[in-house]
Amino acid sequence: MDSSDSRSSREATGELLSKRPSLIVPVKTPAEALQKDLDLTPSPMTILSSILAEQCTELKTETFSQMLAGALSPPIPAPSFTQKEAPSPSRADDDTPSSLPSLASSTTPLPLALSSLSPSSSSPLSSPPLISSTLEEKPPSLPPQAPGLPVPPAAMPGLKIAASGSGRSNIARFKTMMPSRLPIPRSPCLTIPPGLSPTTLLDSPVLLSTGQAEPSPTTGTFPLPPISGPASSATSDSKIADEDCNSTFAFKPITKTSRNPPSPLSKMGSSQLQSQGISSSTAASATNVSQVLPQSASASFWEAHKVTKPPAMAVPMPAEGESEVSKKEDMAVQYGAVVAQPLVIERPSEDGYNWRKYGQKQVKGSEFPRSYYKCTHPNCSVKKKVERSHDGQVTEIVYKGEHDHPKPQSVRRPSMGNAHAQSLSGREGLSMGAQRNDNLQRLNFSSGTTQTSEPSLGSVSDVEGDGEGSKAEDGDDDEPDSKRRKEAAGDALPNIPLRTIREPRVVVQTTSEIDILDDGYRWRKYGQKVVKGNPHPRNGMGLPEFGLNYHISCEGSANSYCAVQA
DNA sequence: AGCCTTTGACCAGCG
DNA sequence: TCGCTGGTCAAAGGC
Ligand SMILES: [Zn+2]
Repeated sequence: MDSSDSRSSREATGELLSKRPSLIVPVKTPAEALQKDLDLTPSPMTILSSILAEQCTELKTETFSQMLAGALSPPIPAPSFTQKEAPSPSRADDDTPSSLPSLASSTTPLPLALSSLSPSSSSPLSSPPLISSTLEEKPPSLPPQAPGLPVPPAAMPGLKIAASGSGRSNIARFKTMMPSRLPIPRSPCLTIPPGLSPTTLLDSPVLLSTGQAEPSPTTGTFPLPPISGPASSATSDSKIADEDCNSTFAFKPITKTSRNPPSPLSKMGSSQLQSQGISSSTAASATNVSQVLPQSASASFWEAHKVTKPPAMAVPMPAEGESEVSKKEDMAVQYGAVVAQPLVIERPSEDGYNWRKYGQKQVKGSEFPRSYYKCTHPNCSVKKKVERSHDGQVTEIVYKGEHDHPKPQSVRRPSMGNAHAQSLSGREGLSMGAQRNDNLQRLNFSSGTTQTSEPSLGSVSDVEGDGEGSKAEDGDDDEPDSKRRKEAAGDALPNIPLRTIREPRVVVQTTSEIDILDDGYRWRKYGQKVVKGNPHPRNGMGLPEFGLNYHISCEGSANSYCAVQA
């Protein structure tokens, strides 16, 4: 329902793209405009802000986001908004164990500016969501620097640290105050036609379009660098992370079809990164995005890295905001999570892993529905909760567990993904894909005919794809796949057929119950549907013990004919 | 044909 | 015990 809504809205946005207005800006490269007052990697937002600031001298102090917000929101007399109203770090300390270093609420202009815009996941302006990572089965007590544990803020110089409590408070504020209601004066320099979202506006040719923009935490196309290996804990040093990110990320015009080969960093996923206790904050820091570092509140079975939407606007926090905040923390505790550290990243779920949504629910106290995802990797029980606004922007992500596998090497759905992703899967991902693909190859002994049909790319996609290719392009990291498929289908290139050696399929006939097959294994039914031309419904099952690499198709006839595919 | 999302139902924990 | 809530399951349909 929500997805359809967001989908429709997205589609509507797409329609608007053709008639998006263009901004008249001085002939000046963003870099030029930026060099003037920025020494950090600018975001399109920042660039535009700087550009507009020059044109609108009277609003020089106003960020573009504020302009946008003003343009979108009705004139509000005597706005009292000030960023100084942001909660003080000391207050946040109250919400966190005293033994932990307090996280300073971020005052980075960009996140604040971003938060003033209407949420849009596909927008480069979208605010970083809240991410939490809850790692399972962690020893009750781990050294602060142990892998997977938050890094003490002290170890990350240059990083803006915000108290988790503060962050939450801001989150609550964000959630309780829609941008349109923010007391931001309407900017005389920029007006947005009704029905046109800032996202669309910023996607105009004047700016770096999302397609042209270099993948970045800001654009949300920047894959978060994971840290591989326990030794990666050393990278918890923000210096290293910053350097890496800085060297990796830069706003550069790129063609939509061109895709930079994933750098070592870009191949790393935020989730993995988070599991290392470093979190995507490293990436965020590189892009001048506010961030909150993980802090281990206490010895816990769980470890949570929570990236939350940055303090949207420094507006007085509604009374209910507090309760909501505390509730969220309670939730984190319930998850066994060490309460999180709001990280400001654009697309936290762009972690390179494949997820299967297994539930969605409207959580009380949360303005947006919460989706439940499970890692599709065999035997991997990592889950995540994603709260997404109605227009698709991720507002909170909570990771639970730790991946026991590297990031997938191929995209999940090459057939639906872009051609580049497919070509990537054909090369990089082929090793992995072929592995699984071979498993999919089979001779149908029952029919005595060899299956000649090429393994569909979709089947290959069944392999845990790294999703780097498609994800880097996805406007919305956490968008439902259906949505992703639709979007990707547009620029998909012809499928490259994969030919692999076929292996015989083992066919087993059994009369036992589906759940208690006589093969000695336990099967989990994951679907049932009527196959065309067959009067009996076919059950799809996988072998959990083998990561569902073994599949069984049973047709519920009296004889319960089942075909086991290995 | 397989895997995905959707979504209502179910379950468990908690006050 | 009951109701509330969050989390999960699983049928159904879609891609
Ligand atoms: Zn996993």
